[in-house]
Amino acid sequence: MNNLLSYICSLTPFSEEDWEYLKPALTKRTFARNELLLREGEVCSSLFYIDAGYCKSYYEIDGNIKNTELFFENEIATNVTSFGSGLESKYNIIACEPLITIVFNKDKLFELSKQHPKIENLGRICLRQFAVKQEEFLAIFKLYSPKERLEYIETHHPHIVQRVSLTQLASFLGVTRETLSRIRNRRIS
Amino acid sequence: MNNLLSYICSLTPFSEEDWEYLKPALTKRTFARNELLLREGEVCSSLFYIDAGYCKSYYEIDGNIKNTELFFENEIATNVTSFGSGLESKYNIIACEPLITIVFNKDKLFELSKQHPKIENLGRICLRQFAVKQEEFLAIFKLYSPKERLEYIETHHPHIVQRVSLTQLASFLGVTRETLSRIRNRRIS
DNA sequence: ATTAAGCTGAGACATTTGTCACAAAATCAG
DNA sequence: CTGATTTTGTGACAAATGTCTCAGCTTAAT
Repeated sequence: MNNLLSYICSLTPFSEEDWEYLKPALTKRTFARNELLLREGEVCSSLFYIDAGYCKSYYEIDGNIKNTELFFENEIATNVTSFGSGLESKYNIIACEPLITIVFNKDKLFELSKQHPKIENLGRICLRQFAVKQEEFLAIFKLYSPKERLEYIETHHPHIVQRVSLTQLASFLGVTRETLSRIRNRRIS
Repeated sequence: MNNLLSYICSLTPFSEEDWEYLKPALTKRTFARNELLLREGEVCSSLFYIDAGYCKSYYEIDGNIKNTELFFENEIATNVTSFGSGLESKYNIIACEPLITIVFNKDKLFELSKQHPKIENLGRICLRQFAVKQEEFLAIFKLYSPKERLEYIETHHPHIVQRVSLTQLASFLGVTRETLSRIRNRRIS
């Protein structure tokens, strides 16, 4: 839980007392490799703070898998649309490595938010973090070519390139693995 | 202001009293066609509720313009990243038609949020709306080809196709206008 | 109404990407 | 360790896209 507390304190002032209030909404949960955190068709009722390992959200369309997001240590994995609206998620979230998470229970979180403004505030800040991240990645796709997207990720999020396989990275960049291979080859010569 | 009140009420329960609290943070402001709501390099300190007309955010890269988002009536235009963090915006927002907006002043909004939980709650809901919209459009880019993206917009956001020019639509879809032309031609035959 | 500016459609060509196929290398499970 | 599975690299070909150009059309401003 220590990592989570540090993470929260890096976002907003959070006292020992606030932490005690928040705790009842939290549960530690581990996932094996390839175990699902969220299945398509389910309603997302949790936020998963990633303590160790990483996971991805993906969409299955005509049998082949397209990665939509990656979540690493010190990030919150969820499907905002489903979490916020209570509608079924169109995406899956799956552990890519053995995963240790701290689960925020939605119902408890909502109840606590009503009583403790600090917790409500924390929720808003997390949401904002999420929106900022989305805006960033949306811009990458709108503004850049596949080659430029790779360069952007290498520069600004090098840990992604280091940890995920070429196939998964390609899917994340929105190209086939062959194209990603070519981009890297062109650069050498 | 009536449109805005209806909009807010459609999002969350909002009393006449809440509305009176909120009003001091609001200003009506009009923009001429091609007038900037937000300039690159400025810090975004406003939320613009679009009452009539539409605007777009764009990014200028090596002299040519790439549209990143479109904002129509009953939407909130802003740059979340800059608004939330206080950092300079990398994007411009410009009126594409004569525009009538209701401006939310950031500082006043923050003050009011501290005193009135309903207003804080409204802020969070708007933020969530924003995140949901972003997630949707990010998915379009990650999952679909240009042709499929066009079809998605035609199906789910037909007003966009009806109101913006082909050139702007192409930029929004992340392709050149020639490509968009070809996609439409292919479909006829 | 007139002029200027911007928008659209189309063709030619180069480049990029997707698809399919196969072999080599790396990884995983027993 | 070993066999099976997955991942990666490569080539050939087709399809899609970008770039450049020009001409006709629409729109905007005066």
